[in-house]
Amino acid sequence: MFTFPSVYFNAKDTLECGQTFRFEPFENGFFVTAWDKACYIFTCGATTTIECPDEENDYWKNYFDLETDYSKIVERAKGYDVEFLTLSAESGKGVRILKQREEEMIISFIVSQNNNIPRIKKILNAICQNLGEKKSFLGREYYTFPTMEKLAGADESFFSSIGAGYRAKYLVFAARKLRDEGVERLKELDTAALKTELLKFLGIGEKVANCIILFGFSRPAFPVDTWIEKLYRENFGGTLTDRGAITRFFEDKFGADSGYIQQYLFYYKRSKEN
DNA sequence: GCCCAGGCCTTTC
DNA sequence: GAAAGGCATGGG
Repeated sequence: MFTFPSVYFNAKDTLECGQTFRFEPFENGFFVTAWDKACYIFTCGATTTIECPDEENDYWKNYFDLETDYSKIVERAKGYDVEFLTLSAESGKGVRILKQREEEMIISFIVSQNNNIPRIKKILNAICQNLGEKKSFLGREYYTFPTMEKLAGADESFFSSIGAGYRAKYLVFAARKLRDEGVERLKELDTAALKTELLKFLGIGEKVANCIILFGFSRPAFPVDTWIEKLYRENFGGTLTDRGAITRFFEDKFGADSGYIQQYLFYYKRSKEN
């Protein structure tokens, strides 16, 4: 267990902004599951507490990116003098870009394509419950994300039966490829080469690849989905239609801050219209 | 019944 | 290389 100040940290915003799908309301905060571990996070006043086994303190500090100074990121975002971005950054200043496990992000964002967040959560929970390992923390049971060995043992009919729809065959392909090849090789590549490799997975296109690069490999990227495309037109006056071109437009503009700024914009736009 | 969801694949021009 | 259909499923 450990505590930290929550000026530039908001657990609800960080968890609900669409980068992770495995958390639930729990007591005064959230029960969060990431790969094979779980914690309980809650905020009281200006202090946030993470309850976890003490030997996992560093794991969760890294997961929530607590060593990065987000006040500077928010200031840089406001420095572009784009009103919609300034409002987004101010509203989302408590959002952290989580450092998540590569395999979990690859599988999760394959599930995410042309899907809605409640159903994404449901499908991923079913994968973990059926193929993961049962554990418990604070008296609550949870399931680890399955190993790729275990995941690759499931066939297409399994993924269909838990509601994955037409993505079932994509999941079979990815699980087998990850079991056979691992992700260590991918971590050594520069970002352009990494994207090229990710695009070789069935069911991974430009947008999903960028989410995996940002959330799983912790590198700058600017995923363009339906919401970003909408705000690109409505709030940036953009006229491009190709998503790859829109991605390049934003990555050229925001550089190393692309990932943070993309989350501020995405989360603000979605929360305003829902 | 419609339309949409953190899109991608395949076919066609 | 761009544009259009199709795709599983559940929520609104």
